Amino acid sequence: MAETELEAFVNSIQKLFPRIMRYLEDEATRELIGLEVTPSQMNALVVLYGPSNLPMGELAEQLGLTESAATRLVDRLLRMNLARRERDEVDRRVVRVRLSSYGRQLAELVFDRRQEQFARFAERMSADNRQHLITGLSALLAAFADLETQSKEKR
Amino acid sequence: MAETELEAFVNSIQKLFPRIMRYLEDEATRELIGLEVTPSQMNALVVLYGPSNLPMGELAEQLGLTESAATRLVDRLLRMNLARRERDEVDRRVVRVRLSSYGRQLAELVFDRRQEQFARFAERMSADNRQHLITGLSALLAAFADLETQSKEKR
DNA sequence: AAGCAATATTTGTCAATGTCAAGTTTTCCG
DNA sequence: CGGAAAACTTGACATTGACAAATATTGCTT
Repeated sequence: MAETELEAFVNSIQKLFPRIMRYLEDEATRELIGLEVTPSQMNALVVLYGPSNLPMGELAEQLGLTESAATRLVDRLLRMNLARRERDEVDRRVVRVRLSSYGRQLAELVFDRRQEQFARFAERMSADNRQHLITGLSALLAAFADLETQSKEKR
Repeated sequence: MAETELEAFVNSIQKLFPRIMRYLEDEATRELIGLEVTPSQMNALVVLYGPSNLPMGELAEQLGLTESAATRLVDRLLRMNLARRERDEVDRRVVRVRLSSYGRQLAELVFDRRQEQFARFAERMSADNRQHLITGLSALLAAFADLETQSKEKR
């Protein structure tokens, strides 16, 4: 039975992705060495970095957590002086979270490490392959987006 | 300040990967819907699927866990009838883990779901882009391998 | 062959992560 | 005004994982 191009693709991708994800996850752990922060905590810092402050609900949403989990996470960020809670003055039900300057510094440090790490393997690829990778990943992301809009339409 | 091709690549890749990882992780959770298994438990099933049985040490190694964490994980697999422990008769210090037939079935079910899922987005990409993706990811993996051997040489 | 270091695994203890259900406070609508 | 809805927090609980100490076997050395 001859393997179609599409089947071959699915097989290759199924071998490649787990290894790449594994490497990147290990790298994400490594980039936190020496900082007293767990990966989830760093995820939160990264989400909080851009906006000046964020309601709990949005934070949970962006982290893919329940609001309850987000609450405990922020509890710890607070205890570690990485963030502050603020009561929204307009709608007093909502609690907004803002990075402390220390939290901001930590996030920036990790951004720098990440940049270096990405540059390190980028240098080891040919310019052609870099272009292939960007093109392929963009197309993949587009396929994901396509799938998501389609599954939303069904509702 | 003009951006070099390499800098542009690093920037793009830093935007693309988090989104793709996020999607794939969500998908990995989704593929377990209805099965009473957590992601880590499924990881263990997948590792145990190939070999007939595996010493605890190797299992821990392949999962990237401490042996102690592996022990508790296997405890739960046992309780759920997904695997069995066997004492190695040659070296009686080592404990080997083997999938139960139920565990094997579960793993196969997830393999099928994964295959379908990968096929679903593969269909939404052009053949050209599929080829770019494979080429790019392979080169990326080679760069990772290159980095790893180099850091080992330093020791 | 006895003794002791090394190996493989388990157990104890602890913190973080996350879920669901129930409770609190504030807002909004009829 | 009164009650449903919204935004969070809290309580109770299971899983995950780490590190250090304990246990059981093996294998080397004298």
